[in-house]
Amino acid sequence: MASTTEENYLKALYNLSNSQGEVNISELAQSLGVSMPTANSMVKSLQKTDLVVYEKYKPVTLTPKGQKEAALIIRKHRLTEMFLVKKMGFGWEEVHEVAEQIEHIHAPKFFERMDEMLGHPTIDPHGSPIPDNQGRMQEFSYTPLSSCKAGQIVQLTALTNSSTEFLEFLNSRKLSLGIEMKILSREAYDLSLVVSYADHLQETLSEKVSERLLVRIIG
Amino acid sequence: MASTTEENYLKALYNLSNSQGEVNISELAQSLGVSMPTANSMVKSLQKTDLVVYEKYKPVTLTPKGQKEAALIIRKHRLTEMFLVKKMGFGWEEVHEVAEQIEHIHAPKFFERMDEMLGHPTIDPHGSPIPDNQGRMQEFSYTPLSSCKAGQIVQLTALTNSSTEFLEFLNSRKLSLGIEMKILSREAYDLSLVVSYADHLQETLSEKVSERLLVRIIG
DNA sequence: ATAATATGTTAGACTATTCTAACAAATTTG
DNA sequence: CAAATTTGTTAGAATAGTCTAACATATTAT
Repeated sequence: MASTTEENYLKALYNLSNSQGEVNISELAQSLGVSMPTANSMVKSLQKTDLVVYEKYKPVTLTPKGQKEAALIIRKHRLTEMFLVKKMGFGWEEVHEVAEQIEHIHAPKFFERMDEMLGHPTIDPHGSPIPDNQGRMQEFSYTPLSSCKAGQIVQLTALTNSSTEFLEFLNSRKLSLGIEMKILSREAYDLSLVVSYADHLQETLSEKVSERLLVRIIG
Repeated sequence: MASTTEENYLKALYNLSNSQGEVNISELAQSLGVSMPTANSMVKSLQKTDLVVYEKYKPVTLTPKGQKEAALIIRKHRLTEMFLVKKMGFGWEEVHEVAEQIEHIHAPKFFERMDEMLGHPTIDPHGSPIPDNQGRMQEFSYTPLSSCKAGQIVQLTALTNSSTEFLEFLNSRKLSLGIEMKILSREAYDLSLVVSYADHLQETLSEKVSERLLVRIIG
């Protein structure tokens, strides 16, 4: 059984994997807030339990076994977030830290019950997909709002960043998942967008914000 | 902030404290399943953070600070057990292991919400008192069923042991908290008791069982 | 009260996870 | 393409928590 530390490495590797499933030691170290030698030595030890493939000076890759373990931890994280929001009255901006701890609990029934009580959800409160109990994660192909054109009508479906600060910003603008918005114009200078939604008739969103908002184009 | 390991030592010390609040190193070690030198060295380190008082070859004592920390961990454990039973459909025999992990989660709001959703319970599913959020635990003075007399009518209010095996035994006899039972007779030879309750008109309980059942005498 | 037993301590070692300093390889750039 | 920069590795050390073996103190029982 992987330790909490190992689980965190697996999760980071899963999230950092590029299209070829590769992760550099430096990215891994940075993402976990540890030094490169630390990441390096942990990667070597994950290799001994067949969770990653690794060769000196090459990027790291998760094995299928490592991918599955990682996805199952992410499943526990996202189920927990959903449970906290839907069943315990937490705001979507408050759940990350708690879920970060609860994802390491070893108690299959606990998460199965959450799953049942939530009606087997497929996305978490931030629109991210919840892997199934075999560790399979469905791929969504959402568009960043930043690459939409003036005149389009879109529905906010997910976020690429779920930091507390960003979520609090969205709260302050009454932006939540499911909301439909119309793109009124784009400022060529700074790529900010002017949009309207609900009772916000004219709201300006910086590029930094709009590239973190994932949408489905509905018109 | 105390580590998970330290929290487990505090909890054990709290539970093992005798009337003078003292615990021997050997008991502590045994209770945690570690060697005596391990317990000894941890006690020394707990002393550095003012959680225990300790002198060579003397028993260990929790400081008021240590007592409060311990009680607050026990509070999280028992709130969790109650939540699992009342809100997530767990049986009272399945909650201990999970609660043992969740008690170490650092997330005040998580436990406050449990507490609210449960209506500020004062006992857990096994009848043990839940310390308040200041770490104060109320004392109940229940009687072990084993020291009751034939003819008495009692209500089952708590257990002195909550092992899965014992709880499963109680389940098999349909014994649950709140049940009223009449003591029909006591066997002088092995101190077993014959009792009746609900639709069990004549059930024999060994001394081993009856001394683990705490009751309130109601007639 | 002394021997036998139980309890507690010290010393030294091991694993997991982390670090810094120094060095090596790979990549980028003028 | 060679120099500069970035990235990765090795070596060595630190801390937390654990162990066993050996020794010391306390307690119990004759």
